[in-house]
Amino acid sequence: MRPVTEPAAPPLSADEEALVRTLARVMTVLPKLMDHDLRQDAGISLTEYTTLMHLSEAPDRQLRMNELATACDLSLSGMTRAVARLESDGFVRRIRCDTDGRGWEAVLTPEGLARLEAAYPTHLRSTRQRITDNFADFDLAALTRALDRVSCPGTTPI
Amino acid sequence: MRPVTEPAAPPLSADEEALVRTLARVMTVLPKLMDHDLRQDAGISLTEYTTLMHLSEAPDRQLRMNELATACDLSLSGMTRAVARLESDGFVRRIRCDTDGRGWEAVLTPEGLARLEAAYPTHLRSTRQRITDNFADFDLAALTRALDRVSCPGTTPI
DNA sequence: AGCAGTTCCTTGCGCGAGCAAGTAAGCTGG
DNA sequence: CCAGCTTACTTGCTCGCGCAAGGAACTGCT
Repeated sequence: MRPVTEPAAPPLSADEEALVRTLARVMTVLPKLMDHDLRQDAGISLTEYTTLMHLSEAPDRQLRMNELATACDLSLSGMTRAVARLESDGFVRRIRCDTDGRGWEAVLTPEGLARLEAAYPTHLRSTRQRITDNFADFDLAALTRALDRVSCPGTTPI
Repeated sequence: MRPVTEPAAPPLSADEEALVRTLARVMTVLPKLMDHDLRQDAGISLTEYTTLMHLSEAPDRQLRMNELATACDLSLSGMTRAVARLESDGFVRRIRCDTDGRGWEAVLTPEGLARLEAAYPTHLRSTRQRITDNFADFDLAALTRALDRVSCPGTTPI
């Protein structure tokens, strides 16, 4: 914004302004791009891919709904519906948690694992092309640390 | 994903993997955080703020629907509805384009400008806290260049 | 034991977005 | 000049998501 009245906080420098604009663009466009790549070439949405991925990495390939939602940065209700879709496709099964009768475990089925493996090359290619290739000459660890601060600065109000 | 069968493309190194995971998190969470900040403290959605911002910076504070949609990274139909909301709030007026009878110009009203100015400090604060503060020790120009490549590598299929 | 409070998940609802089809206006070649 | 194509935008439909409310199961206090 080109401020008409001067605000209280110090306004952004030109460099900062450019970064913020670009990052705003990235954060709106990148999810769409990745989702589009996956749907186009692997017939799966980004949310579903992410869900299957986290399940595949969990012990016994199963997770509580709770943990799954947190891992995928989805609300609990969003995860309920995502798992319902995956379950109707046979990629996930749901079993009651044996240590807590309120809880459910989402379990990756063999079909789900196969689906994930089928989509993996697409995701990898998309990831390389869209992300890592563009940061080849960066200190990746430092960048990752900074981005980590972005996504959860303690003041995460969601 | 922890690959079970080895894919064709070279898999990610540990550093790359970490970056990709973190960036995935950022790209899903950051829009929600910024939107939440604005709604909470300024009573406006991120989409609406962005729309008003771009209008405020345009010559005569007006833009064709087309250009506005592109600037805000929204589909044309999404922008139609966004402007409809803003119009019903009195923040935007729509006039026919005088050089092309098919076109519409979205015009920022004085109320809309006031609304934008009122929300600006919130947006600035959110921006500083969520973004620039976390990249204080970075070469912002280089980072911006890299992120620019992320959001539009020519192969933007949307 | 039993009741209050908490936790885990699901359901009802509304919103915001994209896609595809529709409409209206401009353009172009015969 | 008008028939057919193109362009600019809107509308109908559907989907995915978050929020708030609900229900079921666990826990703790008495």
